[in-house]
Amino acid sequence: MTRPVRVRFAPSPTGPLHIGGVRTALYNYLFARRHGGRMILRIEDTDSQRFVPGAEAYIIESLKWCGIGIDEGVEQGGPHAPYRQSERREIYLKYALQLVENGWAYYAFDTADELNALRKEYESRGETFAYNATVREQLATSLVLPADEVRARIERGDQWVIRFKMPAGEIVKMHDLIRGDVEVNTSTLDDKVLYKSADALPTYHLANIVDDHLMEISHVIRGEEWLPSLPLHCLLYRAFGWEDTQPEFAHLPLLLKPTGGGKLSKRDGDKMGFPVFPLFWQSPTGETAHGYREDGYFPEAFINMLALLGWNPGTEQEFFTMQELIDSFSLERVSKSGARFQPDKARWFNAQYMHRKTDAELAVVYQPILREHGIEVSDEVAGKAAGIMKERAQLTTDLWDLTSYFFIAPTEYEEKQVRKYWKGQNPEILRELRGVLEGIDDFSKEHTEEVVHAWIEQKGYGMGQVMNTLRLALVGAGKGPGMYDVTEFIGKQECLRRIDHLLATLKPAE
RNA sequence: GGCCCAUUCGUCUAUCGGUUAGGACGCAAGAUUUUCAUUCUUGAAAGAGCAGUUCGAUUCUGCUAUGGGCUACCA
Repeated sequence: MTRPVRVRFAPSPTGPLHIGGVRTALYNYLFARRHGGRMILRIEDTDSQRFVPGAEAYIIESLKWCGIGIDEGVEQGGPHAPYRQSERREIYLKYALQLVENGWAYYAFDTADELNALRKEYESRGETFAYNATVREQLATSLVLPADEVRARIERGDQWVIRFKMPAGEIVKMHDLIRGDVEVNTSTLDDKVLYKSADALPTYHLANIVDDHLMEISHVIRGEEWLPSLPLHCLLYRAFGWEDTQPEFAHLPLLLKPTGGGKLSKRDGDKMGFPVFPLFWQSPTGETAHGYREDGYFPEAFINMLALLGWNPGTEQEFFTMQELIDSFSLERVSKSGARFQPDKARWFNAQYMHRKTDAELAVVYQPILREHGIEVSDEVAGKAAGIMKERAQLTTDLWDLTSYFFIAPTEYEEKQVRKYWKGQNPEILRELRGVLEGIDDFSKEHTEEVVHAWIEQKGYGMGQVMNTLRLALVGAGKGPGMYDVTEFIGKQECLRRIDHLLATLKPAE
């Protein structure tokens, strides 16, 4: 019996989504599309303490920028709405209670202070406290307290939690689509809290299982950090009697820091000089973090790079459109071991996408940057400037440094170039060249090149000397594209003006 | 500490018992060049260790080592 594929991306709005989360969302999306299934976005905001305003909107905008489409979720609704767990709160208690009734869970009345004290006590003895079968009957729980006292405590308003009654000494056999069979002895597990009266909310474990069941999720594709709680989750499906519709699991390898030593975390970005977030982020407290979008990356390049971090198509293809990713994605080809994030490769991918952009496409991303610098030009002009220099750019944010002289005449001249070329007979040659240029009517780069080269040859001047002196006048530095790209772009009048400016303002060396 | 997962060039990875262990990033050299790039060519660079299974192990098994994750009334 094959069920319709339904997957979910279920982030917690405790801050901006980082690229590991984006990759998890991406793989879910690719899997859904590959199998004609549905992609669900569920917001897991069951931790009222760590909730961060704006994080949910950030997540949604990030997925949009990446082109990861959502079929059902907080924005688009769907048959299982609401998709925000805080809005489903009344659902969960019923299920927690059902578990208590069936003997799979129990009330516990320990306070946080009592538990902390216990942990300290165990620690001082060199042991680790675990809330499990060996201690649960010595604590204040509905397992040992008389029924009427349990009722009295609850009615009195004492705080309580419902804990899962983890069986002891049982081997749980699980299957993971990426890792194969995994077995765990339940004696190593503890009695996880499923529901807390303090905020009348479930914890992740309960909410997750209940919602996955209710939302008819067929495959759970999530990060490897969840693998240790898989036995609990499997046991919960069993406790609810939902084993026949239990989803299949796939635990993705982690994204590691570029330097190794741990999974990529939200702090690493600014520390190591690359973004860990898809978009720029500003927290309610004013902290900011870089994002790929604002740092000048194309979403297609970002996604292409991310898709290949932990998955490969088994061929040597390295450039993929989203559709191509969908067509070739499979969980079988997801690797098992963590992948270090490579900022260099991200830049390289972006450069490759940059080189393939048309002038019109470049104009779209470049116009806002030009406007920021006070340059108002047509899309055609913006696209042409970017197009001439795109091979030298990796990020769209590189474009301004690369093309500013197209729009702004140099007023200062790079010292190194001045020393090298603004000497000897070069100023005189430049004056001559000015005359040659002035006489050209067709200022297209091909024609200008023909005329100027013929003149250089006829005069027997050094090509490098002439061109670089001209470059000094037009660009002001030893950079830029071929000179005729510049002359054509800025036009005759501007060329002459810039040459005149150099001649008039800078004294030659010697 | 306990439990779980992993282990091929510096990095991302291919290989589903028999290969000169392939590709990509990065790096180096050369070519191109009008500056800066791009591009092209070439090169250096890997099976963690030890046992076992087998005619034959990178590939299968075990142990060791190393890396990582989890171990909250966080997800």
